[in-house]
Amino acid sequence: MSKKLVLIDGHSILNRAYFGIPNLSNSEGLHTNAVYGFLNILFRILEEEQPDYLTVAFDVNAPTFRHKMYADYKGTRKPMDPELREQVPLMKEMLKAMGVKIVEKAGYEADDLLGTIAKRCEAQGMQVSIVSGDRDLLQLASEQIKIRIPKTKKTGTEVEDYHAKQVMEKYSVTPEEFIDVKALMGDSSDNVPGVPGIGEKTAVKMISQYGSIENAYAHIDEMPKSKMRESFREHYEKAQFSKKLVTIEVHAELDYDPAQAKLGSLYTPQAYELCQRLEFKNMLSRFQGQEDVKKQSAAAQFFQLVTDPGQACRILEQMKQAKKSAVQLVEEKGVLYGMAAAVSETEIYFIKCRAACADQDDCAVKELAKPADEISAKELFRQLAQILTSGNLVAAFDVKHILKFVEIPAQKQLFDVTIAAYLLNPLKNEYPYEDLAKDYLGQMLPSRADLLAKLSYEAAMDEKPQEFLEAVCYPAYTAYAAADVLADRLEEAGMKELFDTVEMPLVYTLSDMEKEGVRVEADALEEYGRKLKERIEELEQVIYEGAGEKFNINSPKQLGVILFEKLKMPYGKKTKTGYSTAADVLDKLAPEYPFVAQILEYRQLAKLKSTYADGLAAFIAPDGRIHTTFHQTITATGRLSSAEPNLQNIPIRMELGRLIRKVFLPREGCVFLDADYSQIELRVLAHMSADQNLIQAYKEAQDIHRMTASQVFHIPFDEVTDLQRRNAKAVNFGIVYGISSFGLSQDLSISRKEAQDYIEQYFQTYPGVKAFLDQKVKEAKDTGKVVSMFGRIRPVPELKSSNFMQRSFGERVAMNSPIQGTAADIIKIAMNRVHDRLLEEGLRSRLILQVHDELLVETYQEEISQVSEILEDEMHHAADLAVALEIDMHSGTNWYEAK
DNA sequence: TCCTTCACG
DNA sequence: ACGTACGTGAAGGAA
Repeated sequence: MSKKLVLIDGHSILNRAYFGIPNLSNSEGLHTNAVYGFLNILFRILEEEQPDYLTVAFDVNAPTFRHKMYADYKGTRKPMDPELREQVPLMKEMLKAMGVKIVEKAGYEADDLLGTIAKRCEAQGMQVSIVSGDRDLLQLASEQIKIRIPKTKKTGTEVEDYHAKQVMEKYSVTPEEFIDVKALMGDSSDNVPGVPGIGEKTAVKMISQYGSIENAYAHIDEMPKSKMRESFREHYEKAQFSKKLVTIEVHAELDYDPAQAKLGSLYTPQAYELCQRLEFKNMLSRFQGQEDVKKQSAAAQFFQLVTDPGQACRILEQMKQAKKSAVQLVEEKGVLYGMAAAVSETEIYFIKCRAACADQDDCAVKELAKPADEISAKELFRQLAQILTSGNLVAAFDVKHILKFVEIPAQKQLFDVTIAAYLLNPLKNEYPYEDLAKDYLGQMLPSRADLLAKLSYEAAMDEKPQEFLEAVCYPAYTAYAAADVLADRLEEAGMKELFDTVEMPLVYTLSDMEKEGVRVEADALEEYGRKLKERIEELEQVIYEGAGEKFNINSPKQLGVILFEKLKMPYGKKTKTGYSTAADVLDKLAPEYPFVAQILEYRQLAKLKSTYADGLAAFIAPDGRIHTTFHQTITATGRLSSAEPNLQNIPIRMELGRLIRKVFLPREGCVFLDADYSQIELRVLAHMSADQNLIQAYKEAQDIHRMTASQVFHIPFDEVTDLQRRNAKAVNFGIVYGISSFGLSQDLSISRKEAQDYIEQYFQTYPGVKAFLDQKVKEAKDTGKVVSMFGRIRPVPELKSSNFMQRSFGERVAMNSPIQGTAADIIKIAMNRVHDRLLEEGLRSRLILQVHDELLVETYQEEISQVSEILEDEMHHAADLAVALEIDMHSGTNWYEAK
C-alpha cells in the first residue's frame, strides 16, 4: 500500500478562506476568518484522505527566482489586505502548534516547492494530493498526483479533483500542455501577459492541435489567416516569457524529508489553547476525547450528578435559603430529564428526574414512570415552586418555559438572562449560554453542539454522560454568574426599568396567555378546508387547460416558464433565480389574461388551505384550543412574535380569508372583546417628533389620513377626494417605515418624481417630523443605535457599511425602530396591566391574544362591561402622549365578528 | 437549507 | 448604477 502525502498551498488556501468567510474576528478585534476557513478546509481534506504525511508551503516575501527574472510582470501584484496579512503569522503559529511541517524558501514560490516535493515523492511511489486555489498547479497533475481545488459555496466547501485524466476531460489538453494554454491566454490577476486576442478557446484549440507554443509557432503559416494568428506572430516572445512565468519549477533546491512531515495528532494542547484564544468555538469540540488536551473549564469541575432523592432535597432546601441561585430545566420533546441548579459558582448540580409530559404542549401534567431512586417530578416541582417564591433571586434562561411546569404568581425576583441579553442586543437570533458566558463573563465555554454534537439528551445521557452533565450544567452556571453582570449592563444602558417593569412581568402575562390558548372549532375549520379544496381542484383543471399541459402551479419556476415563455406574456421583473411571479407582477397581467387571474385565485386558495385550514387544524390541542408560543426575544424592534402556530397573521384583508376567523370562538358563556389601537405608530410619531401641526391634526380630526391630505395638498378638509386620502395614507405609512421615494412610488404605482414631490410637501407641512427623522439618523450614526421612548435600544450597524443599499437600509431602520419600538413598549405595558387587573379584580375573563396593536380578551358575559372598561382604561393610559391613544373595541361571538 | 411567496401588523 | 419600503412566520419547491 503506497503512502499518501497531502501538500497545501498555504497562501492560496488562506486567501480563499479569507474571501470565503466574511467578517470573523475574536473579541479583541483580531481578524480570524482566514485562519478559521483554512482550518475547516484542512480538517475536511484530512478526514477525506487520511494521509500519512502533510506539508504546507508558503511564499516568502523575498523576491523569487521567477519573480526576479520578470520583475516587470510579477512585481505589480496587488498588495495583500492588511486584515489578511496579519493572519499569515497566526496561521503559521497554528500549524506549528499542530505539529504540521511548513516549507518555505527564499528564492522560490510555494508553487515551486509544491511541484518539487510532489514530483520527488511521486518518484518514490507515493500518492500525492496538492490543495490549492490556483489552477496553474493543474500542470502538475499525473496519475499519482491529484490537484484539489476547494470552492467555498453557501452550502459549505466543495472540492474539485484533478488527476491527469480530469485535466484532459475538462480542458482537452494534457497537464504539460496546460502550461502552454495558460501562457497563451495569460492571466491578468497573476500578471501573466499572454498573447493579446487569444483567450481560453483559441489557446486550447491551438495547443491541442500542435502540443506546444513552439510547435504551433513553427506551423504558424498553416493556420488560417486571422487577427489572432498575426497577434501570435507579433507576441511570440511574450508567449515564451509567459510560459516561463507559468511553468512551475520541479527541481528546486530543497531539503525535504517526508519523515519530518509525518502526520501526528493535530489536536495538541498548544493548538487547543490557540483555538481558544482565537475563539474558534466549534473547533474546540474536535479536541474532545483527546486526553492530553481535555482541559475542562474551571466551572466544569464543580458539576455533580445527583440521583439520590435525599441529596436532591438537601440541595433544594439549600436553594430556598440562598440569596441567589439559578435553574435550568432539562426537557426535550416532551420528556423531562431533570433540573440543573447552581447554588453558588462552585456548587452546580444536575438533579436527575426522568418523567414524561402527558402532552408536549401542556407540560403541567406529567406522567412518571421512573426508577424509585430518583426524586419524583411532582416533588421536584413542588420544591421548585417554593424556591421561586422564596423571595430570593433566581436566574434562568427561559423563565416562561419553567412556568409551564410550575404554577406560581408573578415574582419580582425571577431574572430571565435570555431576555436581559436580548434587550442588550436584540439583533441576535439566539442567546445560547456560551454566547452569554463569552459576552458577559469573558469565558469560553463549549456549546451544547461542541459537547454532544447532534445527539439528543436521551442518547447523550447514555453515550456521553460526562458531556451531558456539562451541557446541562453550563446554562445553570452561566445564568447564575451572568445575572449580576447583566443587571449592571441593563442599568448602564438605561434599560433596567424596562426590564423590571415591562419585560419580566410580561413573561407571566405571556405564559398565562399561552396556557389559556384560544378555542378553535375543528369541524368548522375542516368544512372550510373542504370548500377550498373543491374550488382549488376546479381551478387546477381550468389552469391546466389554459396552459395546455399539467404542471406544478405552486412552483414559481414552472409557472414562470408557462407564463413568460410558453404563453409569451411580458414579464415585469426577475428574481435571482428566474422570472418573478409575485402577486404584484401578476396583478398587472390579470386584467388582460384571465389565465393569470385564475393563477392568482388558485394561489390565494392554496395559501388559505395549506397554512390556515390544514395548518391550524394540526395545532388544535386535546382541550380543543390552540396554544401558540409568543416569542419575546426575536424581533429587532421589541415586538413580540407568535409561532407554532403563528396567530398574528390570521387573514383579515380579503373576505374569503377573513371567514377563517369564524372558527375562533370564545368558550361557553363568553364573548370576545377585541380592542385595537387606532394608528398607534403615527400617534407615537406625533408625540416623539412633537410636530405641532401633526399633533394639532390629531386633535382636530377623527380621520387623520383625510386631514393629512387636506394639509399636505392644501385642500379644504371636506373636499379631499378618496384618491387624495389614499395617497396621504400611503405617505403616512411611508413615513413610519423610513420613507423612500422608491418605496412610495411602488406602493402608489406612481413615478419616483411624483413620490418625491409628495414627500417634500409632507415635510413642508410637518417640519417637526422631518427634523425628528433626520435627528434619528444622525443619532444612529453618532451612537450606533436608536432608542425607544421607554429606553429600548436597537443597534444599527448597517449605517457603517460601505454598501449604499445597506446604509440606506440603516437609515430607514433608524427612522422606523424608535416608532415601532415605542408602540411595542406601549402595548406590552397595556398587556401587563390588563392581565393583572383581570386577576386583581377577581374576574374569570382572560387576555388570550396580542396582535401588535390589538388585544383579544375571552370575556364572560357578566363581566363584559367591567372588562371593556379595563381594556379601554389600561390601553388608553399605557402611555402619556401629546396625542391621546385611542382604542377601537368590538365584541362578538367569534373573532370575525369581534373585529 | 435557501428561496420565493404571502398572510398579518 | 445600484435596487428598497418597517417588522414577523409558514409552506412549498429546488437544490
